[in-house]
Amino acid sequence: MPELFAQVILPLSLHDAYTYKVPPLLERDISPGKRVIVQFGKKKIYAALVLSLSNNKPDDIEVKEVQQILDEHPVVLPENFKLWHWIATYYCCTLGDVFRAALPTGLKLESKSKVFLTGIETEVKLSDKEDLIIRQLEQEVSLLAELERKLGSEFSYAALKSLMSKKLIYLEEKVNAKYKPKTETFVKLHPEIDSEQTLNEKAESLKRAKKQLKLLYHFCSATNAFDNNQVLEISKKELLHGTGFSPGMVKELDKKKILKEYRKQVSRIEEEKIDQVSINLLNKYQEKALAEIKTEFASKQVTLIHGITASGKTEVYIHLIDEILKTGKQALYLVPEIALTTQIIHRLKNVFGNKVGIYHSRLNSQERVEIWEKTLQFQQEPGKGYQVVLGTRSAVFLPFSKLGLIIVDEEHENSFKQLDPTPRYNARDMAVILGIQNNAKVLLGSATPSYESYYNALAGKYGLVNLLKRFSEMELPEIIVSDLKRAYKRKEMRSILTPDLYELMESALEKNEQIILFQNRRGYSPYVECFTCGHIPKCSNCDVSLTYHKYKRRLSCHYCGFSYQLPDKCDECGSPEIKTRGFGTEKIEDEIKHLFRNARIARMDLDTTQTKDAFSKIVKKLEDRKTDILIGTQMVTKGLDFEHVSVVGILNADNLINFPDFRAHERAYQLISQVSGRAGRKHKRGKVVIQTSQPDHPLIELIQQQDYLKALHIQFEERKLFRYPPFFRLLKIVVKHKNIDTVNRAANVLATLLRKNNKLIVMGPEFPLISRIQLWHQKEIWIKIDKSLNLDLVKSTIEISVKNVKQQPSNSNCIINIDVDPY
DNA sequence: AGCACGCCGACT
DNA sequence: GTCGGCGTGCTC
Repeated sequence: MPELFAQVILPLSLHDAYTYKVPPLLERDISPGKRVIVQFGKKKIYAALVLSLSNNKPDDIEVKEVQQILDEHPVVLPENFKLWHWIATYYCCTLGDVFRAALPTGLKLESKSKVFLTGIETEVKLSDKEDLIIRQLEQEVSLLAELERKLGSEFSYAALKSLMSKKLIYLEEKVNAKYKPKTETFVKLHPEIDSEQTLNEKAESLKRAKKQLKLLYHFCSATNAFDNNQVLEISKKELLHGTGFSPGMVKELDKKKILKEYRKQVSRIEEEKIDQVSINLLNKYQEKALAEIKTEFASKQVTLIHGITASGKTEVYIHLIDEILKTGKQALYLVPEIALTTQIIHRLKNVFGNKVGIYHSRLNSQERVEIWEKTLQFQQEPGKGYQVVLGTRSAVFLPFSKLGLIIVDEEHENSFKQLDPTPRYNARDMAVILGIQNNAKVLLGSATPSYESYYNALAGKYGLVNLLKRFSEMELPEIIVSDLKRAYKRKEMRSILTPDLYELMESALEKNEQIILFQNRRGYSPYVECFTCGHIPKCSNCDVSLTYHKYKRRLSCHYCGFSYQLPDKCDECGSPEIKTRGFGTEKIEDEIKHLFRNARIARMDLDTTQTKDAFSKIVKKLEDRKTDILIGTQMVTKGLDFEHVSVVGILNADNLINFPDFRAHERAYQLISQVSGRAGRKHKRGKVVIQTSQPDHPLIELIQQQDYLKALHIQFEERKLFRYPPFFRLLKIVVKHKNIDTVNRAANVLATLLRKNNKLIVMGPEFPLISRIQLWHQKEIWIKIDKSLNLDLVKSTIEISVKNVKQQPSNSNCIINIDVDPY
């Protein structure tokens, strides 16, 4: 028998797979996709993932052995690795990085060093530091990291080593499994009771224990024992719930061999009892769109559906999913943020029942493992596993075996893009690749498609379907542009509201209609300023002014979390007059409360939605019409459908339009039309007021006309001229270091090196808008890449340059990140 | 990402 | 003369 070797991926940022020998005992059970325990380096132990097996012994390398196989079945299917490889090359990262991003934490293991006392006494005099370690260990601290933390500067590795050589302590690596299946106590009839007769006999014996007899009757009626000749079980919790029987009584019956208690593995995912409803019929426009999508799919792998808000896209998706499920294949439904889609979750569960899994970042790691495993299970037992998964961006990594359809809803949303850490992937783009690799159809949907996707549709690469009719005779809202400058000059402003918006709000409130106000800033005011000397408090770690939060009376940094009490006097000149500047949602709430004293007002931003249910509570209140005016940031723009909102106000469109970014116009258009979509109810046209000091800005005009295509074509001309996507590819390099001179030097060296490739258009290095975050200075280099160039080749030359710069001793501690297709 | 090895300055 | 700082490079 030739020897067997396994190539494994370690959960570390390493470029190559590492080879381990498979001991003969494990040869039978090992296979690609299973996790194995291996030692890496002197002592660290990891759960690595088997990528492949071979009989080739690597030359010149001493290989270690696989210690243990963790899984009975592969946790990653060999076909899933195709996507992993694509990510690693496309996004310039290692397979280890992909491994870390893909697997839920519960399936990743790492060893921790534990320190133990040997208990041997010694005569030798110990140093102070050694003594401190011993004394700390006597108090039961045994994790090495914990020991280091507790002792702080008093800790030294030398002392630790010396203690080890004196045989007073020893180290051990412990891997703790993060995922433990959850169990519950269940109760069934004792196996000796195999007929109604024996049951009656047993019941007879309980004559003197009336209460126990009652419990037995209760058990029988709860489980329908012997009704259909099945041995039935019930969870102890459920059996006793609301009965007044005590757990001890079940134990008593267990002792008497009448009932039997046992532990059983249960799911952590709440299995709701769902009343399954049949699928909704489509209206004629939806029907037409569905037919067109199918026609496009016949010749195209990917199709874009441009469907305006409230056009009923979701129902079209559901019909498509339904059809794919009937062919026995799986469907993946990607959404930008799960919190915003409770309506979709309910709809899917109603139609598809427990075939549906939900996967997102708010699940704890145990729950995530269960979703992972049930997705996997579909391959073995289609009846038990998930056939449909609704999830956020990380759901593209789930181990699908028979993917037939991928839907990316709100495909223009930037939350599909992972910013940090690497891999900085875009789940929408990955969905397209995943679809191609598995021959699954991909449907991208949006009311305001990203310009990249629309470009692909126009170029014929993607199919295109329009759904531009609103559901149930709803009209597009009327958009009113309101001139902030003029209103200020004429002194017509009512606090932060122009007369236009104020009057509309007033009349809406009179008619008991709801209002949404949008402002892109949270907190009370984005900065405060000393009235006397003009000093503006800044974050000491980041290059930003501190936002004032009134309810906490604190100044805080939105980038690093640094915060402190608002001072009474200016830090610079001691003047007591500190003025708040600008408006955040918190201040707007205050102002609106004063203007509309009888209105019920709610605020929705990061600060008011931090607790688990806060978000849905705010939504519920609005749905139940217990809120008249909702003030919010970005959050209010997405996925919320309210019937009684008749007025939407955008308090300041200027900071959207003037954002220094090539996508600013695209994004402003998207954002404003998304918020606008919240306005309008059956048979009544909603009104949107855009407050701006640049009412003549061409973009404002396009938004008012609600002409998506015209806006797109104007932007296309600019993007072509300035060589931006979708005409060129973009790649961003960020150089970071705590020392500003080092950043400057390294970034300049890198830019010079990159410019040697005269096919690349290298911009910068330049400081980004926020040039320092958490004490790290940063500079960016943007590279525009002609689409005709070989992308893999370009990327590898860029990677080589980056490596080169990193290796220069003077830049050694620089962090250099590559971001492909940045946002 | 660790962790060891190796080369330089502050101390008994 | 040593201890301990951190910079460099390897880990199957």
